[in-house]
Amino acid sequence: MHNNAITTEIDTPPYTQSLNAPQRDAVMTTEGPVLVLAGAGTGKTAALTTRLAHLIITRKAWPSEILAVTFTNKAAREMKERIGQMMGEAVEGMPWLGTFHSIGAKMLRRHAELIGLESNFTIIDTDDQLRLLKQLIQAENLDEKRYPAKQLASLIDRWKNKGYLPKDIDAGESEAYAEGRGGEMYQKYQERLITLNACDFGDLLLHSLRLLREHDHILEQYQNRFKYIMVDEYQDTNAVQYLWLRLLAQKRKNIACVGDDDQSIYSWRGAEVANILRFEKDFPGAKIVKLEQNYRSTPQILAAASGLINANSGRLGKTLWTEIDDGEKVRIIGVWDGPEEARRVGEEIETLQNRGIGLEHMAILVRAQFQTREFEDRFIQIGLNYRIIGGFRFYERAEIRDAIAYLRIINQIADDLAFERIVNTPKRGIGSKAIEKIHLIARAHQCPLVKGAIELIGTDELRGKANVSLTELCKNIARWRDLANEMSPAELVRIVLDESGYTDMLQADRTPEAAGRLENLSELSRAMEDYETLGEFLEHVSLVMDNDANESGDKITIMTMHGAKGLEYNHVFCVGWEEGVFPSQRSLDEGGLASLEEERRLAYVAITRARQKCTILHAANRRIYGQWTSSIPSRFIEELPQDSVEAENSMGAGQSMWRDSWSEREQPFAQVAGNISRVKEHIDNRGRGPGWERAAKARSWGSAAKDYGAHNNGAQRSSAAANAQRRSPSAFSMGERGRTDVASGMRIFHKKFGYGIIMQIDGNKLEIEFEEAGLKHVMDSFIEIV
DNA sequence: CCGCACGGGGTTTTT
DNA sequence: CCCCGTGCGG
Repeated sequence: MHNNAITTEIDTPPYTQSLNAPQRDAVMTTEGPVLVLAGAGTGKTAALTTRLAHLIITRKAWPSEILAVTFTNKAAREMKERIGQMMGEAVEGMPWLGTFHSIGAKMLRRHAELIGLESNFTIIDTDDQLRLLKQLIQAENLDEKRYPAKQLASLIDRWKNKGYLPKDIDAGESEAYAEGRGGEMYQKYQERLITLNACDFGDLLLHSLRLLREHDHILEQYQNRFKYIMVDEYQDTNAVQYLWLRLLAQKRKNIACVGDDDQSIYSWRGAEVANILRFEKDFPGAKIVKLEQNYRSTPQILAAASGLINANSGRLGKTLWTEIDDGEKVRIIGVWDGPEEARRVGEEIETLQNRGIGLEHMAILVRAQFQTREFEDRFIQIGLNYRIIGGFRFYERAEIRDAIAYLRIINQIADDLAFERIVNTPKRGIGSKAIEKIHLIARAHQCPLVKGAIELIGTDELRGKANVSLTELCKNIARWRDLANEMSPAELVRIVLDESGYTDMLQADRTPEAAGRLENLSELSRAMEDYETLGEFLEHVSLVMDNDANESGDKITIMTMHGAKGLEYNHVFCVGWEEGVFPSQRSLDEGGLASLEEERRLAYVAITRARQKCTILHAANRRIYGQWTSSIPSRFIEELPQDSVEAENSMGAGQSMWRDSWSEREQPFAQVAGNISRVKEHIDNRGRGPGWERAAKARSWGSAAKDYGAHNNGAQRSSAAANAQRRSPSAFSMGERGRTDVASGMRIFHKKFGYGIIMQIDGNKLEIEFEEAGLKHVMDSFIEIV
């Protein structure tokens, strides 16, 4: 065994039976600082949850005396579930198991007054943050073009992640925005948030850190309460989180951090790998436990990943091993261009399907979201069910945010951002001029906008319709606030949406999206039934905005490598491994060696997602922002150890726009000869591949566009088993030819947009004048001739 | 207040 | 190339 640490005491409690020696060691070492270095697929969560259970079972601590922090709600939820399973229903929930942010918020609500907030403060999201900053920038007469709000926002986030208060911003830091006015703007922003009784996400951590730093009795209280501290994904902690943990752990020093320096892929959002690298210095005498036995992947996959990550410097160093003794080599496939890549992956998937492997066991990992399109297009054509993870989430949709804004203003009258959002939605004839007047009055009286609006109504500043409708809105808000005490949040939202005219607005809306919006709103109301109070619900939306619609089913998952962290699939396709795409050009340009190493860790994460087979693709040509660009295979491909990979078809690298900057590199792959044979193969394959067969079988609509209802554009765009009809499967550089049974002038039906007339045909894309929806571009596979 | 024309920008993402 | 936000005109 790789670890001989033997635990003597009660030796092996039954619940540790299924663990290996180092895992058990991580569980049984309860006292003092512990760093668990858990490689990919080494049973980290099992160790972590067993450790928690162990603490409780042995009565070392009550559930309420353990602080357990994660980064995502998903991780927190999983941990809760697994502990529940292990311990049965006997143990009450763990109040201090949650994300950094939710725990920060919880602490902050208890002591809000010490920060200058009320305990019902609003948590604003990035959207509100941006709007607020825009206002401040305008108020300062700064040119928003030269000094974009986005830039300021990311600067402020960065400062907050580092634990800097406005007073800590020196001239050098401040220089980063508007000729040295960065610090001043940060200060103003913070002041504004306080008057709004609001926090942004960064504040949840920064303010809680302040609580501990500036109030000894509070620090002491929590230090005493938390007998044991556990942290998941420690490599992802930023400076504030680190400082916060260190303060809390200082007294008892019973802190167990679990992480993997090789999977640190979030430095760009403030995570500091340094935190994990210097754990032993921070906590002298810390015990280090390495989990190295991998239960997920074949030796070939592990060898490839390990070989790759070896190229990084400054690692803590782990060597993954496995007892699995067979498996296939990692396959590397070179293709001509992006469309061919998608076509090729589609064929591979179908081959797997023919072997009886379900789509839910496969995933395509991309570096950037834009790469998903090519696959989406292709899979629609061949009628392959897919699911794209990423993009908009339920709570980010406009109608949901509007509804929530109404609820926010009811919950918290000073929530000016919410008021601004809804004051003229639905349209009430309250335009920018009226809103400006409200602002003026509110500023003069130092009061919330709602109060300013009430003032304004009383004057003759606002005439006619605007006055009437603003009066009505203000009265309504006051009434809704009363109603909130009498009824459940779910009932309240229905009443508010009806009485505000929001429902009417959507019902009057003839665009095809409107129906879906209404549907989403009723789903919101349904979701609210789980909450007793409005405050409770709002806390949920602001902190737990994750994609819980874990809609499974037989679909292949397309997602970013970042999004794949923590997941595993039998078959993984890593696509777009080309210099400039992966590693991304921007990383290479901006971050130097450090960010190249982060990209490499990302590659490591991607490969280690695979259980049985990992396939890596790279294309010789790719269209980026409309420009055809030739590309050379990613350096990461070369870095893979030769004997764990098989390069099935080496494509020529072609001319590269990046060649100059990497001139010291030898061109790694074979040349044009490969291309030519590839081209021939393409032509030979036309109209035959498995893709075509499948498409032909998928003729019937059946389940086809059923996903194109309410949740369209949602977090998980669903594919339709589209009718691909007589189509060539070859995407070879010419674009699609489209189906041949359509012509302009034909009347058609589309599941989402209804009836329409074909105006123009461009390959497989049709321009259609819909009777209800107006002019739209749609894929021909989605229409039915009537 | 809506519709269009123009220009800019276009990794990764959680909370 | 394509999506967006802004700014102007009807």
